[in-house]
This record gives sequence, C-alpha cells and structure tokens, in this order.
Amino acid sequence: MSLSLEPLNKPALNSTRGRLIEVSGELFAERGFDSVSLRMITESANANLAAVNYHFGSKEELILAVVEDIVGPVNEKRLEQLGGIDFNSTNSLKAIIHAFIDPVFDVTSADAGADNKYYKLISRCIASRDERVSSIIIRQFPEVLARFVSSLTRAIPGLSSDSAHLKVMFMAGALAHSLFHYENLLLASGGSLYPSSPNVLKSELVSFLTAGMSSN
Amino acid sequence: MSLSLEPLNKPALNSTRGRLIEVSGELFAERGFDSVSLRMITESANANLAAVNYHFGSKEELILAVVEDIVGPVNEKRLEQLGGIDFNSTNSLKAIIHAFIDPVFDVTSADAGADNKYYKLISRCIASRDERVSSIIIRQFPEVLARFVSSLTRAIPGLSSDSAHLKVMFMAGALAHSLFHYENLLLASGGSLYPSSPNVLKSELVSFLTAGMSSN
DNA sequence: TTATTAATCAAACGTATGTTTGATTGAAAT
DNA sequence: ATTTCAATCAAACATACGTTTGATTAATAA
Repeated sequence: MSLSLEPLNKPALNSTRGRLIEVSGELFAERGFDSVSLRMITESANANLAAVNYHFGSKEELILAVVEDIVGPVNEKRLEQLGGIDFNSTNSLKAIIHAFIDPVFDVTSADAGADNKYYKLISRCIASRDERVSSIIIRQFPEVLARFVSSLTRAIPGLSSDSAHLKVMFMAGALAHSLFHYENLLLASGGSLYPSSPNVLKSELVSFLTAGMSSN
Repeated sequence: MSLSLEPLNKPALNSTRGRLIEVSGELFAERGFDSVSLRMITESANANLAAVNYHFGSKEELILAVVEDIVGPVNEKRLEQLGGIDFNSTNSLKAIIHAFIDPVFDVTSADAGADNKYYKLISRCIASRDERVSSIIIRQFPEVLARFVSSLTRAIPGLSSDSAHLKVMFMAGALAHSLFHYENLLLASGGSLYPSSPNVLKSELVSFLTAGMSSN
C-alpha cells in the first residue's frame, strides 16, 4: 500500500489550480485562514478572483484542499512508520516518537532550500483551534491517535490508555508550538542555532519527549 | 508589590462593561476572536451594539482587554512564584514547572463550579497564532520567558540557554494543547478521568515535563 | 470550418462586519 | 428647577467579504 507520495504531493505550479494551492498555503501559514481573503490569494497567484470558486467551489473547500494536501501525507507516513516498529526492541518508545515527528520535519525540509513556510502551516493544522480545519484533522486524527495510544501502551508496560492519550497530546502540543515559533526561536538564539537548526530542534524535541513519555 | 489580584480580577457583572468582557471571554474561547461578531457579543450581554465601541473604542481593544484580563494575572503570579524558589533545593526544577503551570490551573478553577470556559480561552492566549493577540502576549512574554530560561539554567547545571529556551516552548505547547482539547480528553476517557480530572491532567503534565526538562 | 467545452475575466450582487451618528434617557450636581 | 454628563439606543454608514453572472477566450473534437 505504498502510494505515490515519494517526493511530496507537489501541486503543478504552472496550472492556476496549483498556484492557488501553493500561494494559499503561504498566506494561510503566515496569517491564518480567516484573515486571508480570496482577493489576496488570487492577486498573489495572478489569477482572477472567480478562480477559487471555479476550481474549488468555495473558500472553505480551498482550505480543505490545502490542509488535506499537507496533513494527509504526514499522517499516512506516520502510520506506515508506526507499522514498522519492533515492539520487542529496547527503543521502541523512541521509534514511536520518531514516527510521530519525522514525517512533519520531512515534509517541511522536503520543501527545498531554506524556505520554511510549511512550519507554520503544519503547526496550524496539528494544533488547530479553527473549527473548519479541525473537522478535517479530526476526520483523520482519531485513527492516528488511537494507533499511537495503543503503540504507547505496548511499548511502556503498565501505562494506562488514558495516560497514553494525555502523553500524545503533550507531544503534539510541544511539536506544534515549537514549530510555529521556530522563527522566533532562531531570532532569540542570535543565530547560534541556525546552521543545523531544524535538526537541533528535532533532536532536542526527541530527547525531551522520550524522557517525558518514560515518566511515572 | 503584591497588587490586589487575590481572588481574581473579576469584572463587575452588573455593569455593561463587565458583562461585555465576561461574555466576550466565553464566546472567544469557543469560537476564536475572528468568528465572534460584535452583534453576537452585545446580544448575549443584553447590551446595545454600540456599547463595545463606547466602552472599549473598538473590537480590537475589547480583545486586548479580555486577553490582558486573563493573561496578565497569570504572568504576574508566575513571576511571583518563580521569585520564591530556592535554587539550592533538590527539586527546584519541579518548582519552576509549577510556577509556569499552577497559575493557569488556578485561574481556570477559580472560575467556580465545573465551568471550564477559561481552559480554551487561556490556551488560545498561551499558544496564540493570532497576530493581534500575540502582540499583547509578546509584550509581556519576553520578560516571563527570559526569567524562566534563566531559572532553568540555574536549576539544571550545564543547560545552555538555547536549550532552555526550547524546553520552555515545549512546556508551553504541551500545556496549551492539552488544555485546549481538555474537553475531548474527558470524552475520550469515557468518564474515567472525570472526577478529579483537572488534577489528573496537571499531575500527568508535571511529571511529563519534569522528566523532559531533565533529559540530556 | 464548425461545434463544443473548459478556463478566464470584469463586473456586479448580497450580506455581514466594525463603526459612527445623533437623539434620548436618567441620575447626579448646581 | 435646571444643568450636566455619562450611558444607552435605533438607525444608518462604509467597507470588505465570498459568491454569482454572463461575456469572452482559447484549445480540442467533429
């Protein structure tokens, strides 16, 4: 069941539809879904105002398309990676954490160069406080959540499913928040974090979460 | 410098201004700042549409007032609690975590009864992805952040300030996310978490964070 | 060529929004 | 009694928004 999500579900940039998704992603990332108007989007994409309604039907469905486009592959990858874990291994816990986190960092750094626009967008999705978006996330997430909860209870003997549930939320929150404020983190470090920064963030996150998960 | 923030900065409920803040808080918590119109607010508060502009000047300033009202006391309490820590003690780390978290749980449970409306509102503030709100948060937060970073580096020998910075972000994210989805957490646990649930969440969070902070 | 169809476009539509206005109230001060 | 002034109110205002329309284009099929 390895669908063709190898490099990344890149929309065709020469088509109007592709440019709309691309540009919408950038704008949504920076300003949120509400604050971005169809006029901003279509102007940035050199398209006509009516183009969004023609190609997607409505603004809401454009949002859905953008979010699906970035969150769908991440969750598929998570489940795939989770499926490959050997729970007899000593570091199955760390593998679970990587299964949750790696696909997120992959999708962001697959967006070539130092362009980090996806950091904010994907963290908006992960920890969405927006009804419309979470309705999409929530469609996929219960399955993902359930799989991570049960994986955790297998990896950590004696862990209740309630506790596992909480821990997954802690993990999602830590990931999303640090990702969203990634920019500020770079600035605050005065450049000392910069060179290998996504890797620094990731490794700090992994060790933080590994320790947290093992607590109690 | 112990200002009068003892019980909570309750706005006077009989005044129009007080009802506006109260009602706005509830609506903002549930639907976010953008999706709530002045007409919703003023109708819920049994006030005239013009009342918001009369008492606050604009919707933006109403948002500021609501956020200041809930976030200000929390940050004051945090700094106060941080100031009382003995860094020679063995569990100064745990005290730091409590200084960050306790004021949040206090402000929510101070809102008497089983009414948890502040959970979502305060988590919207803590991990705000909204430019207007974060401008307020950010006005207060650098000081708070800096104090927590330096406290952490004192409590954990060898911890770099960059790492400490990251860890505070992880902490804020875990807190905000689990608080925002608190409702879902209760539902998912099938009631088994309910009776003492805020305390369960809090103690799980504390042990998770304590372990995470100590990692590396 | 002609017919067909998908895509683009300028323009307009309806609506919901935050805000402003000017009159009116009602209690306190003179 | 008169004045004063903060508070409330219905109504209107201006604007930004998502959406729809109908004409026009351009490429493909018959």
